[in-house]
Amino acid sequence: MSRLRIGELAEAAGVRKDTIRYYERTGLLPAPQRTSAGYRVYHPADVERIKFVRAAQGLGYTLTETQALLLVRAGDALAGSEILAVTRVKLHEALARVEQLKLIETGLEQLGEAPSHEAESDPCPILFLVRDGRLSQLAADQPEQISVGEDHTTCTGKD
Amino acid sequence: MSRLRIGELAEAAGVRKDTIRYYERTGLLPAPQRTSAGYRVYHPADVERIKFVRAAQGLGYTLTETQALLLVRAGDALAGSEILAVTRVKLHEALARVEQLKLIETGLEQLGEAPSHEAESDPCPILFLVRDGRLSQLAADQPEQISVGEDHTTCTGKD
DNA sequence: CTTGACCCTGGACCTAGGTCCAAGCGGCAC
DNA sequence: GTGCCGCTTGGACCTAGGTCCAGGGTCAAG
Repeated sequence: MSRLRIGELAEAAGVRKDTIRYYERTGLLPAPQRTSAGYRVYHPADVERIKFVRAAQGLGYTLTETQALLLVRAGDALAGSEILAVTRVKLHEALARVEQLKLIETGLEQLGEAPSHEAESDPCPILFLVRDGRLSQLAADQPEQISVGEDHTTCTGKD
Repeated sequence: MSRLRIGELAEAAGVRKDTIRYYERTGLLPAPQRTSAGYRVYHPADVERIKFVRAAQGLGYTLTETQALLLVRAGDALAGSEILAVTRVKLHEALARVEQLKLIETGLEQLGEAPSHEAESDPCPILFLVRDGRLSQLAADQPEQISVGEDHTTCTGKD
């Protein structure tokens, strides 16, 4: 009943056909049945599966992590404990990001509100981002660490 | 005084030399002075500049956005109003992300806590992520929209 | 004057996550 | 049976953000 070809699935899920084949190649989508002519034939549930993948991607899960999430979704509690750890890390990162961005937003707002009569109080209103290490931990995404601090230098790179 | 060569700058800022040259190519770092032999010579303030860039990258700003942020840092209030808009968008995204991740965390925790005696109440404990559209908006990162909803299908893609 | 650590350039390569293309079937309407 | 659209494959290409390499110059020490 109402099996889909790749074009229909792509349309229904809001992705390109190429993306579906790519997901199949990378294991995010199981290899589907084929017609005698080799056409891929999908189940309507695959629409949801693709939407799930897209949503997970949007949350910052990698393809690999999304695969684990799909296992959980299929009822695999063991995959759950691993992806829970990943999720907690992502959550911490997201929370830290929110805090940093709020600081930046505030700094930029102040910069705009006091264009020329009061903003001069701080000669470099955004450098606070780096100056006392407030804009630091997020770089923990990167392999090599950064650990801002100690070396407080002046604002402009006037050469 | 205490001008740096690229290797020293790289060491001090915690990045590769190649990354510094890459940042120069892409305009994130101004072209430095050169010795007569063509060696790049940096100012100690460039250490902070690179750390700033890394931190901004860690917060999810693209290279282009980071350039704008650097302009703000250098005192350009005009760049500030543009980057403020970008920052607000990023903040909204980050807040939404936090909410979604919390939902997922909770779902995964429940999955782990009730391993075999009560968890079976919901045959597919993580599908809730997609089922009622809670795991949807974040996909707004992508160009083509997703708009999860309506078509509630069953859990496992049993083929 | 040689050795070794450092620097230069241009360009190839890498991971993620796709996206596009050409050549060649399949299938259905007219 | 001939259009035409949709499907197949392999492989090239794309953006971001780097990373590495080869071939060659620089500089200080021994």
